[in-house]
Amino acid sequence: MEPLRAVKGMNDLLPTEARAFARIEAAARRVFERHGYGEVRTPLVEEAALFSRSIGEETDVVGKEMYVFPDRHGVPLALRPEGTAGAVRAFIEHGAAAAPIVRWFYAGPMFRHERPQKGRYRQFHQIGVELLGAAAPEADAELIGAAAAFLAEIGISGTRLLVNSIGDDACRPAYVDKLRDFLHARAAELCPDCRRRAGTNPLRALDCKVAQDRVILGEAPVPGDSLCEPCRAHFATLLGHLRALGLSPIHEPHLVRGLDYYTRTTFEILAGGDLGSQNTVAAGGRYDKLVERLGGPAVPAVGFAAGIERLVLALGGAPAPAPGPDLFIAALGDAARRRALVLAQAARAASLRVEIDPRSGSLKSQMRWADRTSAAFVLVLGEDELAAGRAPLKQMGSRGGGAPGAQEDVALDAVAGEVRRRLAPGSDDRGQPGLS
RNA sequence: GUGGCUGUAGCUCAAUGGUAGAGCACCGGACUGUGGCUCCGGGUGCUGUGGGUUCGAGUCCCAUCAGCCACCCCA
Repeated sequence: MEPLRAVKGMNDLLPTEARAFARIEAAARRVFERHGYGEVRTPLVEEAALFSRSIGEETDVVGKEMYVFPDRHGVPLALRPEGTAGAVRAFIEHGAAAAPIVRWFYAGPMFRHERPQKGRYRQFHQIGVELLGAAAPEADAELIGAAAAFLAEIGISGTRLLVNSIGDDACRPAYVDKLRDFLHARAAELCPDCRRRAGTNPLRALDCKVAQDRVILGEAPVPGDSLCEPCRAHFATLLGHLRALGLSPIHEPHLVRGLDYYTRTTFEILAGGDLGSQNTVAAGGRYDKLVERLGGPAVPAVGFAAGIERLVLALGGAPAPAPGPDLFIAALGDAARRRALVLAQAARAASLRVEIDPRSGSLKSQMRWADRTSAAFVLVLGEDELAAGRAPLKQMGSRGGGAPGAQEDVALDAVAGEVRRRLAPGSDDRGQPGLS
């Protein structure tokens, strides 16, 4: 019979990789809580209408990538393709919109039915941050600063911050008309994708990757030239704030967003290295009309999301596995094996990481396993040791005070203390920052 | 959705159309109860699947599935 396989584009995270994810999420908690953001956990499943109303019916995310299925009453439900829509729904539903300012972050799986490729899967994981209730550029600056601090915290350096403004309801429609006219006028010279975009999503044409198109689009009108005065002032102030924060913003006039709900500020943070087209590690922008659009009050907001898979890629190299046990108990004979269980339980109660080999193997095979797991110390327990109440404690590697291979008899009822004492001064390698 | 590449042991990969192999890993022994280093022994396989060509297919052809990479889109 064919063995069952994971669904295409949905991956298992085995312990080492899961640990890398967990450390990134832990860093996110530290940094965002430091900025005053609280974690929210919203459902993975929402009514499909939530996403078509917020992200936009015509976007690829809603139009062809969303997992949609009817529930038992025929109501179309969807696996969430991104986090902002659900967060805003929760914000409205729980009356949080009554508070002047709400700072939320979230981390979890998102789903898009796309063709998988490097760093991009059908179930992927995002960390997102939303600051609701503030229209001023200080909010944009704080949020972008939080994003930069988060990337620095997990060890991604050499990033570039690209920012742009795509205007608001007052100035963007007229700009989009101008751009569409330009694209139609030059349609014959553009790639098929851009000819299509002229009708569906003109802004997306601006960051087309085809070389010839880039030349032509260099002559296209950019949003920055058509901003109304309030948008222009907002953007100018934001640039000043970002410079004051030392974030070296690069104004990228062609930077746009694919989702309909963005207004004014858009930004991306790019990682260095050769991640190719996957080098955007965080991206976001302002969405002043979304809350209203979803039935809430007129609350301006700004947010961003980062893809954890891409962060792991950007960090490069193999993630560090978990550290080995502090103590490994090798036991020979039934009585010793039972005593090993009891000793292990006691040592764990004293907060040590303790393992035994639950197979009944030779001492050699148990020692080999202890070595494999990178145990710091091994206690060798046999009939004689049980009788004497003392057993040899052997140091395996460099963790611990003595030389590798050194061993010394210790009292069985003092094992945990002996191990702890030897590991105590600065030799504990757990909790190191960094991932690789 | 479009295009390209690749499918052989747990992993990385060999094998001119002629008996499926190596390294690593794993298990055992040398060393009755002490890991790593060394040596000796052990192959753990529906060659992705289904057809076809052939005396004979891992190898050639077709189809299919899967994985990877890129495009579209996006974090």
